[in-house]
Amino acid sequence: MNKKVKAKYQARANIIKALAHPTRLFIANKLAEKAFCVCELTKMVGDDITTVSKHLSVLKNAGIVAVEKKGTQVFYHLKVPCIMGFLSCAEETIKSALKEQNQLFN
Amino acid sequence: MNKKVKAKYQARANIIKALAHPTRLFIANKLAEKAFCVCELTKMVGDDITTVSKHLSVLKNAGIVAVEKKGTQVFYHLKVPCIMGFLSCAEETIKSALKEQNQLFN
DNA sequence: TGGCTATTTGGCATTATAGCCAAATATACG
DNA sequence: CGTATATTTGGCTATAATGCCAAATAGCCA
Repeated sequence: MNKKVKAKYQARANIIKALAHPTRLFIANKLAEKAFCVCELTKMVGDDITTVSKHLSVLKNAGIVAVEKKGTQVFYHLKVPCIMGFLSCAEETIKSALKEQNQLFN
Repeated sequence: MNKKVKAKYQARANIIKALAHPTRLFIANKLAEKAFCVCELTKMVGDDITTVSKHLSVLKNAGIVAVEKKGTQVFYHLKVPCIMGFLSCAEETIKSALKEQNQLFN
């Protein structure tokens, strides 16, 4: 990999890395439905609000979500809808692995 | 997130995490074309062969690639083709971010 | 202003990941 | 069997990610 190619895959990996966490994947999935404020997402996730805020920051820096302020609240929404394809592909991968495991018993 | 939901997103995140590395993304991209042995991939990547082998191990454990031995060589191939959607989506995200930056100058 | 709620940031301990070297394993072939 | 090639594994250090607490910031309202 020369520098140019490496930079290309580094940039793409950074975006994927932003989604490579259960909480962030969950959040992205929720935001695909509609915008939510940090407090609502915090309730759904069940972690400390500072943890959720940092996860949102990771998604924002990756360009996956964007914010809109409303008073004291900050609403996040999904910016790139194709993100949800990640979930369905991950699911397909899991099913593929399970299918293979089942074949061992046939 | 209750335990069941958390486990679900954890499993999906594990698959995405396996792709969240420039070298592994590069390898997955190559394997989408055709199967390659470790030595060939090592040349293309340019890292130590043990490093490449471990990256392949990560992809294998995630169920993304599978192996076929031929003599002393081990050929890896992509098992789940939808993986390539990750790349195009990442690209779209990057373009979306660049587009936004350009608008700042208009 | 002062208090209130929502959110972000700094800092820190814990844990996970990356990449190299050395050594082990597997397979072919003389 | 002994050697050569291909690959994997163990181990180690350096670096990054995670998640909480405490503190700072931002915007509303009395």
